Amino acid sequence: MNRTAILDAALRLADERGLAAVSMRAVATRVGVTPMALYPYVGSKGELLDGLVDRMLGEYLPESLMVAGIGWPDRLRRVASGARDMARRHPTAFTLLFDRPAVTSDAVRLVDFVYQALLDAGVPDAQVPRLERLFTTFCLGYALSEVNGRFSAGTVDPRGRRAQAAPGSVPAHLRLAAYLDEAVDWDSEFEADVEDLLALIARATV
Amino acid sequence: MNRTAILDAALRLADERGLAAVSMRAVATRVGVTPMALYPYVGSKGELLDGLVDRMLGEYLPESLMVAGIGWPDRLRRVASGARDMARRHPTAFTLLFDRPAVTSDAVRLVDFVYQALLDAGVPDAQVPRLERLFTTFCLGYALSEVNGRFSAGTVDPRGRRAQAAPGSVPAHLRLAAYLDEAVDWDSEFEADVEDLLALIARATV
DNA sequence: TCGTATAGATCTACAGTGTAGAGCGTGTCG
DNA sequence: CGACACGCTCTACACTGTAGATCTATACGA
Repeated sequence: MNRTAILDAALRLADERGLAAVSMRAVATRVGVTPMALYPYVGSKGELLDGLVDRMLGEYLPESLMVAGIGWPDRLRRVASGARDMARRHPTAFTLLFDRPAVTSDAVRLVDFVYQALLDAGVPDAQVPRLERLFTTFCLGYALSEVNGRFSAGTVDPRGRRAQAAPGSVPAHLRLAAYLDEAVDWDSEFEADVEDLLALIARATV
Repeated sequence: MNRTAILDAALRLADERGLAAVSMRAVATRVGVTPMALYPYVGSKGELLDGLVDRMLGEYLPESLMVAGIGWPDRLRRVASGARDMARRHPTAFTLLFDRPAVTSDAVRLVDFVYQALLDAGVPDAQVPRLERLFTTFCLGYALSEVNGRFSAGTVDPRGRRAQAAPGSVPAHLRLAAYLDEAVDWDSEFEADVEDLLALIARATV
């Protein structure tokens, strides 16, 4: 029994029963041990959750990085869809990525990968860190919104949502009603967003 | 004692002592009442937190919306900086915005405001919902990253962060070292990001 | 004026949380 | 053999959300 075994158990627990179900006691029983036995390995509940971030990053990082000889747009597309895959694999644990800064070496390597793509795109050095944050913030935010259902408010009952507001107070909703009632293909919406951002990056090239 | 008094107390509690300090007992003592007395008004802890989202939206919505006669870029700038102000006013409660979809009438009015700005910009109807989500997702994600410290990893100790990685595994970090060691002005970075997104929106006009 | 109904707040209790601190058993070295 | 150290367990404490029963004060009809 080691640290990664504990993190594995915790992450599987989160995936199966939700992040709220990740209690020290529950993780401990999974590992076959007493709650207090976890502490020398993970420090505290908070550090255990930090550990989950590392685990998740380490999990999808190789798939994104270990591809050589493709252009910077495809590399960034990979990073983007990787974030989304990660959110779907670990829907409830994914929130943790927004919580604390991930200072793991995996996290740094991932950032470096994006830096390199931006440099290859011809982005001036001074702009690279900003555009890295812009790009990854959007990807994480989109994925998080998706798994948390922030986007789906309209999908459930668009008409009800409009009706809730005072009549005439939401004119744009009325005008767009036809589009708002359609089901949204989140995959292709995300792709379109990423393409827009790639164009934005390409235009930052001087 | 009514529902909004309870939500007010809860929000102030979150601002002062953090979201984790918002327990039914703590809120109840603030209101001068017994924990169980809250339930008829807020339903449950979860619904109380949902209520905080509404309160926050209702708080900054007027400032953003009640301005007439300014062009769509300035209106979107207002929405953007409003999100960020909100994050600074309520640093820990802000996370809740990413959790559940806000289906309040305030939330819908805010979305409608952005829809209208995009329509005024000349964005084709079919693209408006997507670009609304793109824009607000980025704004929320940026503000959340900021208050949660996701960005600040490098600010604390950039050299340490680079050193943690195996030498040579983070070439782009080394090349950008000069810029990474500089303190970042988050205000102007956010402004630059928003300007980039406004340009992106302007280009979606056909 | 009295009795009763009703709504609101309270009290008690329960199962669950994170974790401090003491105690226990086993294996390794001198 | 004795002593130590390490890994684990056990117990305990203060805290969480909330179900269920109880109390209390106010309003209303007779």
